[in-house]
Amino acid sequence: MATTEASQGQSDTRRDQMLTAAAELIAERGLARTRIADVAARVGTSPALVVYYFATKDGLLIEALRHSEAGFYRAVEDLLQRPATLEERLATLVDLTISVGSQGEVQGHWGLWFELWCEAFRHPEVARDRRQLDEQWRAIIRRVVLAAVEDGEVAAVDVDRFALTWAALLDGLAVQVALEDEVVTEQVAQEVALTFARRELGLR
Amino acid sequence: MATTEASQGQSDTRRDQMLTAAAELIAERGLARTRIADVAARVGTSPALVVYYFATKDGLLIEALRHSEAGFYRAVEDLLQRPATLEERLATLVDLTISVGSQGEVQGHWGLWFELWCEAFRHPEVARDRRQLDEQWRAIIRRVVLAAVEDGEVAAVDVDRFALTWAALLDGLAVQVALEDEVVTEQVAQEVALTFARRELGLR
DNA sequence: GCCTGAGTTGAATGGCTGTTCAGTCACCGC
DNA sequence: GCGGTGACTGAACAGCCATTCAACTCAGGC
Repeated sequence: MATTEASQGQSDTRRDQMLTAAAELIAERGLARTRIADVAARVGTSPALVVYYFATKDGLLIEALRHSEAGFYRAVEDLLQRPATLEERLATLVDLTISVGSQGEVQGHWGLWFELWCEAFRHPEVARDRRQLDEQWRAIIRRVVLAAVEDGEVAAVDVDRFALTWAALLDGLAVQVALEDEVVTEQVAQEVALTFARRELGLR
Repeated sequence: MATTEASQGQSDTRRDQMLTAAAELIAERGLARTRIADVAARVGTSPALVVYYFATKDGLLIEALRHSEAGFYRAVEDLLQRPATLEERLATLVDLTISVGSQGEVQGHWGLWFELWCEAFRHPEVARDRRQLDEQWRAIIRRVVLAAVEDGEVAAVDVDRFALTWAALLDGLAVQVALEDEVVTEQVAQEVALTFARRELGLR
């Protein structure tokens, strides 16, 4: 039954399936309420096989978080390959961060971030991962701005500082949107984030 | 033994003790790893008594989150009673949000917020609580700025928008600081937050 | 044709922990 | 003094789940 699907090279697929399933489940129910049996059920196997691949439950869950976030950034990098104006790129970044709909891969992306922050607050190794992910995000912002500066699209600015500040602002806004704040709706957040960026970069 | 302490009116004290203990434990180990037995041990009683006061574990933990955050805001309001310049008040707000040391009541305050966000993401009633807390925070910011406007300390500004934006920025920065980002240190975050506020309010 | 090793499973095992219960204790109004 | 009530407890109970284990299947190499 299970073996019929695609014959060979299955083991890598299995791991990935499990990681993806785990990430989905974490986003849906939270880390604490995600059981090995759930993951197994979602990929259509037995709990024992999950343990066979990831010796321990914690191992699986942590790796699932990593896997999912890393995938997110890969998607972002891809999106930024295509030619676009600074303004368009900024809008894309805002959208990816804040919009509930347009998030790649896993639904309920922000549920994962919240869980990641919780874990990172207590586990140094997770914290290290998170720092690296965030640095990656700021690097993306820097690259976008720098490209525009080199093209003469905008005047030179303190790119590091802009990236740091804007990333923080985006995080804060996204939290509100993800938690369905009544004042900070998706549109408001988008507008605030873009206005800030435009002013800071001297656009318009 | 237990009854010798202060004779009457104990039951309310008990509840508070338990809520405080629970909040501490959540901050230390996280919601998921906080057991009824731990809370009982910390206040020096039996698990059964904890259940006696809070019928269910979830009830206790959620209430503990509420209790602790509400206490935080009470402390903030108190601090703002004393006379001070706008600049000083802003610095106080930044400090309360970002500084690891100066947080009232419970240590590891941000651990609580992360857990609260996680819960709020899935449980609508917790989400409602959180929205209310955040609105309270923005109201504080608005009040501080409005007072300064009325005193002629600064020119009129869009207070609502400032509060919303600055609150988001503070959240984002605080997350980084709480998770010990290498770039966004406590000093950097403070400086970024204050610079933004000064510029936005036309100070200096 | 056999053997090895990886993939897979169903069925235990065993620990942890929320919750229940039956009962103790001490105070208080009468 | 007595009955009752509310605070409190220790000892079960019961369910849940991660993890283990012994076994089975099946390629692929030799």
